[in-house]
Amino acid sequence: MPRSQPYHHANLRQVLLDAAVARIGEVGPRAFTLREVARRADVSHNAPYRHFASKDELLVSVAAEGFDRLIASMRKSMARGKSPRERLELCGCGYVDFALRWPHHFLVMFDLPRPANDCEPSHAAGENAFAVLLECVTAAQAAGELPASDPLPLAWTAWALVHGIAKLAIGGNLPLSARATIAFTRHASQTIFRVPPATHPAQPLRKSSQAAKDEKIKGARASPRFSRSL
Amino acid sequence: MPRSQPYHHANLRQVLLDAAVARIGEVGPRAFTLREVARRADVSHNAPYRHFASKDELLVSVAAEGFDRLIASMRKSMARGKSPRERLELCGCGYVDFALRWPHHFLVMFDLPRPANDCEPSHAAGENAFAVLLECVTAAQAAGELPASDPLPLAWTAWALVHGIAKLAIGGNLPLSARATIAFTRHASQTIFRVPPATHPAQPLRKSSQAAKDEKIKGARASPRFSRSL
DNA sequence: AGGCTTATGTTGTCACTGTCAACATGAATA
DNA sequence: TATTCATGTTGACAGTGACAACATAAGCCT
Repeated sequence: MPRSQPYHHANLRQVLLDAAVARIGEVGPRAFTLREVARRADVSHNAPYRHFASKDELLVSVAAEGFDRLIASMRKSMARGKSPRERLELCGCGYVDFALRWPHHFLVMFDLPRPANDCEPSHAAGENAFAVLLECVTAAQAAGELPASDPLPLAWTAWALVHGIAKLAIGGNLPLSARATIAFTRHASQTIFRVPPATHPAQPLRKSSQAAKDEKIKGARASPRFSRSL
Repeated sequence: MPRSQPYHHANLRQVLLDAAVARIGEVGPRAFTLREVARRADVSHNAPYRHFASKDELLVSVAAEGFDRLIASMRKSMARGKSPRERLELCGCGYVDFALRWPHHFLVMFDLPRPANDCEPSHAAGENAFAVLLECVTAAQAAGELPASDPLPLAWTAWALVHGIAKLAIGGNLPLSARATIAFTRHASQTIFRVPPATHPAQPLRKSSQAAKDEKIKGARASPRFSRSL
């Protein structure tokens, strides 16, 4: 379908997507309207239907783009890390940071269009994000900075923690500023990664330093049919 | 406003609320419609406007009722615990269990109507839920089963963890059944509570037992203007 | 009792939305 | 050059949230 960019409006699809992302960032996904997006793009209502089967399908695409940006945020944040363990923690901070900057977009990505087809629908991008996290975990394990157990429970735990922090912070349920929320993310990550999960015997663990502020976890997403371990 | 139950329809408000809760449980908050609720209650559209200023206000009330049920779920789950620490963990399982049983309702409670008035709007019920959690944490601290540090960071961490597990599981992002999700919640809780947060020196910690399955965290919600500690 | 006020519910209406069908247009292709 | 098909437009329809005007019955006050 994605020809080059011939025709009338020269790649409308992307223009619509951008307008949708912007609009959602402004008013949120509930007030968000297909027709308004069309207006912004200076096309008639119904023009979007040549590129998206429905409003929900547009939202799915918006979500996909969000996952790309989320991955970018995590990767950028990780880059500052000097050890696998630190990169893992910074990865989580990148996750929370993205969520705080684009709360509406984040909501669309995780809470909006249960896309009918059950298993792993639009999750392609989400899987990539989860892959980044898993990468961090296994790297830390390989470096001996994390117990060499099944990485999945570890990754899930870390993911759930940062995701929970992000959602609660967005909802205004944590009485913390954005900065403090990031700092808290580091703190909480440290708590989690300090000790191996109960199921698996410990392995050498480095205490990163004192306490203060600068910790991270990781974050990602996907619903692959991993071999379960619990 | 809540007189006895005189008038035409004998306490419509509650009928509408029940219908709304039911409808949201069926089709979710996006497909949910004021007019449909009115139909179910056998009143004209616009009848709801005598009891709720807008659709969003109805949703806020639905959310409030959800928090009551959430608290009930946590309390019921806690009741089985034999030690403060175990009760804390079971509290978290009750949290996740509620979310898995009523995913739509859960979404309304945490992700829907940013209720205009900034600070702590409909959070009255949410504060109560958070209070339950905080109770559990301080009880465990008093029993020496948790480090006697500031309970807030501990409570936030635990809350974020179970909230994250709940949201991810609802979204189908954890490849785990409902049962396995609860078991994983216990597992992850154990991981978290096993060691004091980095900021505060450790205190005697009981290793509850081996590994297997039966752990919990806790869960709650609120956005009180607590004195922050991070 | 009678009359006022007010809480409650109804009818009618409006702008707006998502979606469908029918039509128009211009690019690529034969 | 004629055909075809991707793209965009116009027009319509049912359904929605919200408002205004109206109807009714409960409660209250002499």
